[in-house]
Amino acid sequence: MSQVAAAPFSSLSGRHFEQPCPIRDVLDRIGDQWTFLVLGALGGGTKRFSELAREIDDISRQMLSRTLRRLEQDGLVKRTVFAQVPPRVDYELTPLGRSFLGPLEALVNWADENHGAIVDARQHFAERG
Amino acid sequence: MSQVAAAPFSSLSGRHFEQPCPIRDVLDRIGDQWTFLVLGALGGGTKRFSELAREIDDISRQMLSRTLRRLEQDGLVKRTVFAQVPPRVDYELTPLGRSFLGPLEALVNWADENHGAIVDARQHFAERG
DNA sequence: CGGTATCCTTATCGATACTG
DNA sequence: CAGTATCGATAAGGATACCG
Repeated sequence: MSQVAAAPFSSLSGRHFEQPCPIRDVLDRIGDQWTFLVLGALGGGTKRFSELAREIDDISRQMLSRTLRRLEQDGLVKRTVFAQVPPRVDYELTPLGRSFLGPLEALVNWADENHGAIVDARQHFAERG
Repeated sequence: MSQVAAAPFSSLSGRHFEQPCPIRDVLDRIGDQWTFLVLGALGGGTKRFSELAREIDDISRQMLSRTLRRLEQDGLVKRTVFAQVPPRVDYELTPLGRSFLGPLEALVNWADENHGAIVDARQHFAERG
């Protein structure tokens, strides 16, 4: 029997499909600097625009707006506008969005546990040239 | 005490630290188009440069080279050069790299399971404007 | 308060050509 | 085979100003 360990992607090829394999499409979205952080923030519950801006701190309003809009389009975030003055807009995860919190936390936990090792590896690599 | 639901990130703020929180540093690396795919490919076992290029298919040699170099620096990938003609170079995951396969597969599985829902959501959003 | 429009700078990435 | 160097196109992202 051949003991070829299967890669986690059935196919990594992107050239031969109009719609790339799911992981590529998803990576296109969460691969930017902010999407992951916004989803993580919303994992803590419904938040207003300004609350998100304050929590993520160094995100520009421009990018926060774009990121939220895209997440809304993808069905991960629900946007609710209240007819008030001053305006109030709430953002919350949809069920689809909440289902993403599992993989997200797996990655966050890995980062917390292994960040030190990565920093060490970089240091080690730099010292040897 | 207040019952604020904790976000998965202790702090999302990037402004106040020289070294950002671990998840930011990790996202900086895997956030590009290729790192995740290369790690996934190497999850299938040790591979040569040209094998990786063939498997990922639409990656340029330039980007494959850069991605591998960075993963090597971060201690996720081990590079082995054989003194042969023609040259042979093997790439394999280190224990640190293999430990990343868990979070990676969690994300890949989520993408496989929910990609359809995302596509539907986009379609739905586009139809309504 | 919650955005959007515009401009501009920078970083990313691909193509190509070349090397050991 | 396994890269690296150089160049150029493109897009991501930040700053700013303005609007409902």
